[in-house]
Amino acid sequence: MNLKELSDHLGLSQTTVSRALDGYPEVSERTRKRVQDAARRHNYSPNTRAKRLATGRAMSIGHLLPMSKEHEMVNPVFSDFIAGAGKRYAERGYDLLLSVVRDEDEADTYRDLATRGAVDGVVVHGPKTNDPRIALLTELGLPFVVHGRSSAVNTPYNWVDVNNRRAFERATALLLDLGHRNIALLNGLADMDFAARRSAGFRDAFLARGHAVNEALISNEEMTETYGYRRMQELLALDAPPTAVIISSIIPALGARRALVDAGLALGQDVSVVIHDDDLSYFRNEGDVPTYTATRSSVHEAGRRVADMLLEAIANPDKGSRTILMEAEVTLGRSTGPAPAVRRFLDQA
Amino acid sequence: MNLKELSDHLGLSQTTVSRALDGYPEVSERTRKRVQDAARRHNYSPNTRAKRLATGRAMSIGHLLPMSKEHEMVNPVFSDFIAGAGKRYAERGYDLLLSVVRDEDEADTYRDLATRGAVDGVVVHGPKTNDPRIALLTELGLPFVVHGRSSAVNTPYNWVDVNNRRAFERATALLLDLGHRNIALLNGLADMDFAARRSAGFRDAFLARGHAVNEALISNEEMTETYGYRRMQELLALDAPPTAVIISSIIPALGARRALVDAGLALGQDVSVVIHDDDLSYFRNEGDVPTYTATRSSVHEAGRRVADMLLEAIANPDKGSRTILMEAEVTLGRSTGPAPAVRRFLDQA
DNA sequence: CGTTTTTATCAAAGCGCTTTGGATGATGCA
DNA sequence: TGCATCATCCAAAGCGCTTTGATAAAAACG
Repeated sequence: MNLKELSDHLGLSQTTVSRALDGYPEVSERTRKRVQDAARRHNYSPNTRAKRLATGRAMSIGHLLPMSKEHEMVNPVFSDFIAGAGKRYAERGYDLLLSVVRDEDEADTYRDLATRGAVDGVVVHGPKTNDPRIALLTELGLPFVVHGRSSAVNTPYNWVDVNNRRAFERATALLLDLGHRNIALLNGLADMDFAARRSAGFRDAFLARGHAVNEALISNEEMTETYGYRRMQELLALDAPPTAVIISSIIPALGARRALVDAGLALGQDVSVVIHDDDLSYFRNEGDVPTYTATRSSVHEAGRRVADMLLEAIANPDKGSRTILMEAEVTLGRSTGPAPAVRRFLDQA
Repeated sequence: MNLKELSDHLGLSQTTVSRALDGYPEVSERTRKRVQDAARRHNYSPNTRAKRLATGRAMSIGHLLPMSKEHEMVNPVFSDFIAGAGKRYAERGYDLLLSVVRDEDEADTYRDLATRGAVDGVVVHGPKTNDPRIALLTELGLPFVVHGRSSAVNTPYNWVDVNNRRAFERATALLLDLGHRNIALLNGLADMDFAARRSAGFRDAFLARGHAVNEALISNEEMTETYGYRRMQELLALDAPPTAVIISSIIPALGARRALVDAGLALGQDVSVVIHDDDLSYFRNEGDVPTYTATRSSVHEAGRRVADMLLEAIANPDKGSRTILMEAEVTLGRSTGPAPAVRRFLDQA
């Protein structure tokens, strides 16, 4: 059933039927009722393809899921983010177009999406410290919002980010307050912007208190469980193993704990751990007292906010750039305790 | 730049330009070359919306991501599956349309997708033992492939599944061979088809050897880390705690291990564990000797196969239904060992 | 009562592409 | 030379919708 058939059947013009269904005022309530009933009865809804051609809008938002050849790895944060954003799109009548692309094809895919007119806007995931996608999209004139930021880019653009620097500064400060000095950082890949900011926060805390940072204790890798395991083993094998570790995601943190258990060490006793917790739906750091002390920020909510911002930017294209900086909360769990020296001191007293 | 402008510019008809770019034979190689060069130079590619209207095909595949209200939970398997499927879509020029919907809206969304003509086919995720979506989609005439099966549905349909029953029968048999009799099963939600088949395999193994199944040791829940932790604690608190546990996913398995560690028990020594491993990209059960003994089947590959099947089904609609049953491999890791009694016996000898 | 305004409807022109059904001229064959 | 065949190219129809500009009927106005 298409518009022509429906309007013929009703003895009305296509114009009137189309307008009746879209809620235009220049159609009487009586006919509107008639049209709506008929549409429902005949299970009619306008053909998406025709509608989009006629209106010139794609009513779709693009998300690119880049896959690197070496580590066929999907960002575990992706699905929760998408869930948050997708709900918003659905509410507003937008479709979500997901493109799985090889890293090296990413730029071409953006170009293609733009010239084909397949989407009205896109979301940029996982920005690098100096991310070329921002310049590209600006040049293409395709509305976009970045989930995160790109430190080296000075032109304005829309972004939603967590205050990673402050979060990690606070996490580090907490460990310093507990007497730890020998603190390791298991961070994400070095070229990722969030990782750079977290390292900066980590260093900030040391410097603010006049302590030196041991750069050898900072590592940057893809955040898998295996990475956490292997790196923690390496750290424990050092002459002076760290007494505390900050880990950029709950996933390597699980690997780290595995290494601790293998070594017969107790989490929060022998080694303190603070993680960054994206509040993944299948990996909640929960309980009356959560397992991990954490800097927490919901990636699901970030998805919602990015979607809202992008839809707003599409509706009002010339309103300048928008930004949202979310603060992470620091929640205390059972994975942190005083440094060994402090513990002995406290036990004595 | 659109087709009209490009063809005017070339002094050719729209027909010829369109055909030249689509590789039709009724255009001379010389003009084709000219057209292709011009298209590249002017950065032309046909408008998706117009193309789709003209051809009557959506060139999109729909995936629904259902979200239940209570547990705002995304299937962790989803992103790896999507990555596998999406790559195939991209290769074949299809877009992937992702719809995040509330559980109760799922049927309506399928209807809407079909009447709007927004997709050429859909993938059904996480089928229930008796899943109404299959009948609905069949009735709608929308091509689809189910990732998994639905035991109670007797009409033919396209599916790609793992032989869950045999995998879990083999896993259980292994534990029985090691002398375990008191074996628990941490399974997924009871109405999920895969969970029913795994329970069946579990029971098969017992019955095949004339042993009774202790139904109290079978539990069904959403497969989070927390579930694994809590359930393992419950099991350990029993009068006769199980000496072995089979767990339907690596995620609750991590929770279970956490509970074991808390209780001071050693994985593979005090309690044996076999998991089902979907080979998630950020959670590889790897190493020279993997941590877990597992039944393994790559969900990434399942995605690829589902995509291939669906595209094939769209291309040849009246070729009857297609099915693929993948066998899981059983890989030995460090999480399994002889039952306590057997261990003592072996130590004596 | 004639004229203007408002209300309710419609015909037709796009949107940018694909595809059908010719046309045209060159080539092959007898 | 005459006719069929082939290789190229084109005009125009159509995909199913939205939207502009116009019209007829009803209501409001002086």
